[in-house]
Amino acid sequence: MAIRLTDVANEAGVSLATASRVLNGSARKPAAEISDRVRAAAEKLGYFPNAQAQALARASTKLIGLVVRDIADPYFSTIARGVQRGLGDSGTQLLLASTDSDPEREIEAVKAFMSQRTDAIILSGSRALSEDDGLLRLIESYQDNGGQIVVIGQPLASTGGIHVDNETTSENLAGELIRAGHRKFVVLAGDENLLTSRGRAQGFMAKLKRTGLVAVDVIHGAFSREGAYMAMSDYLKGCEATEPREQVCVFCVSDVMALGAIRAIRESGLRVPQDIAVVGFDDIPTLVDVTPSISTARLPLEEIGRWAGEMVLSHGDARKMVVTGTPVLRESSELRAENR
Amino acid sequence: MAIRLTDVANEAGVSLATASRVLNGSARKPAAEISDRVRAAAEKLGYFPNAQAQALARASTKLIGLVVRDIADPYFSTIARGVQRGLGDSGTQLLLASTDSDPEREIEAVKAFMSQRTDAIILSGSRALSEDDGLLRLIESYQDNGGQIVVIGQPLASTGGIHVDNETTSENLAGELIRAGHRKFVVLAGDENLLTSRGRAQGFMAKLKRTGLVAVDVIHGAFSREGAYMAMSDYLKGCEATEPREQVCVFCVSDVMALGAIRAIRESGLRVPQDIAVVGFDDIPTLVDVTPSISTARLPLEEIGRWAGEMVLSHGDARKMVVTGTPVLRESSELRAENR
DNA sequence: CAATTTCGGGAATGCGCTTTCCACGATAGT
DNA sequence: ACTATCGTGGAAAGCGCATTCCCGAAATTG
Repeated sequence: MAIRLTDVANEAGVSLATASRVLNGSARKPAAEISDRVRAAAEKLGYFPNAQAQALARASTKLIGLVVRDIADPYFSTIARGVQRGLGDSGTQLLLASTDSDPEREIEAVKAFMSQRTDAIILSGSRALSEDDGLLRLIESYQDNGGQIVVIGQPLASTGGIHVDNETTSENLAGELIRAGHRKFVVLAGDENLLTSRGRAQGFMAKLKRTGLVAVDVIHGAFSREGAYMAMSDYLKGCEATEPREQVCVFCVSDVMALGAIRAIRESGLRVPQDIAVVGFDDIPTLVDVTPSISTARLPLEEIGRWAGEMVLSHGDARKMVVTGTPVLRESSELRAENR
Repeated sequence: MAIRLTDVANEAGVSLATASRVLNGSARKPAAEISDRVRAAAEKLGYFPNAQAQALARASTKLIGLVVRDIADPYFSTIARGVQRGLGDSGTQLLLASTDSDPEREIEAVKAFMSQRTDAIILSGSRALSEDDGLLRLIESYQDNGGQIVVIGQPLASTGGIHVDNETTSENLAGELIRAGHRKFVVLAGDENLLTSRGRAQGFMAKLKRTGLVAVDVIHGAFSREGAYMAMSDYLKGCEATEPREQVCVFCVSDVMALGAIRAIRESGLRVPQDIAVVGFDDIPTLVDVTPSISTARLPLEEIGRWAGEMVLSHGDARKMVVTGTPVLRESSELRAENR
């Protein structure tokens, strides 16, 4: 069907080997006159190397896999963009899989990538506390076969990657909020079985504790906008009795959750931050268009993706790096006037 | 390195052919006893079929390519999610490419996908008016080799896909705005060389004209948040002289642009919608968290992606479908009280 | 019960390409 | 001048798998 290298070789009147040598970066460079002829033939015929055949012969696909929980979530799409940028024009292709937060699908994705013999797999998306044993074994066997695993977020077994220090970041964020004058905190802690949300909530509370404070409430739920919306709604309903209310600061373990929480707060007729201050985590790009501007802990998401991409390219040294976020206080956590 | 089918066959004490037949959906089903033995061996050894080898032998990769301009843009990431969902658990893998709006990179992406022998390529991201001849030829030769092209947005040559009727949608949107009482319009028309932005601007203005109105200003610029921000800033600067001002309605040819415009408006100390009403296009998910809520023309982005994915699966009937958006008026286009 | 068909497993071929390994003519070394 | 070396292109052997053919044995039929 498609033009094969053989066709090009025939057209140019050279052998298959020679054609291969001139068209694909081989160590041996055929004579200029011959090279030109081959290139001309390839051009004329519209030749495209069959990547599958090349992969088979070379034992290296130039493929990497990226697994995210939801590509439409700004957190992941920003990372994905970073990965693309990190890959640059290396010729490496990106295979994408969305898991919809389903561990089963995550395993399926890794299996599929293993079948594709991707040179590396980037695992973003928070992993569960009780690590799925199947995933672990898969990853191990992948590495044994020379595959590279880069984990974004929490370190996993013997894999390299980019470790986000959620605990420290949360502690610093809590510190800033306390310094700003906040004393009464509620934590929307997300899913307690996910390493990421857990670490963020714990870091935050650890700092409170060390300062002699304690969260007035810690609410678990889904690590998503909806989860936060529901958790916040419930909380507000439970509060209606205890009026009048003093300003409380709600720490959400992700920006996306903060958005859901704000939605719930608004629907109940309260204002942010006058009635309830809200703080997020991540600093997703979406925030620039939200009013009031949302306080958060800034993570260089795109950079993180880029680093992951670059890590993949520099195959071999499966380095690890640690990223700590920076607290950024904006309008959504401004202290109510009377409390100043 | 990795376990091969041969290894499994040996382990199970059967031939390569038999192992292949039991592990991959072949027409011939070996005896139950043998099948079990083979499956057990595969399981024990941790066998993963080599997708490249399979592709080579079968002459069909189960790969499709998706090219977008920027995966971090909610418009594209929502479509991408839809595509993923549309692919479902068909076992088809998704190859992603971001072009950063660079036609050159778009061509590179298509070439790469052709090399990967993807079964189909989904082209989202608006194409230029003066269609790049190189791209056209590439696509043609891809189709000649049995590749399927699905274009999202504007139809391209003889390809199937999902055609968004920007003109009609814009006309309807303009109609709604006029019905709501708006009379003075400014159009942030984006890039006049992109089919999408051009169609949206033209549809809008056509409707104005037919109603006996005319846009007080039509400003071109980049089809992006930044482009709109700059265009709006410039416009506002030019207006400062002509106070006092009556309420004007700014139509931006995309939601992302509307966000940029709103930013510019706010920075100049004006309010949306009291001083300037703003209207977007697309209804990206991001909008739910923006205040004031933004009027727009709703496009079922995720569905569009899903349809594209399903189209790819039902290989063969390269159907076309047309989607028209629905005007949704929200707070950002509310008429100033005195004008009611 | 012999003749014929069906069935199921194995050997071998080919998918398109890379990469040794070879053969051969040109160049250099003594 | 004759051999040792190098540089170049071609032939051929895989890479891992699907699949066509083939062949022996079991099942069917009259």
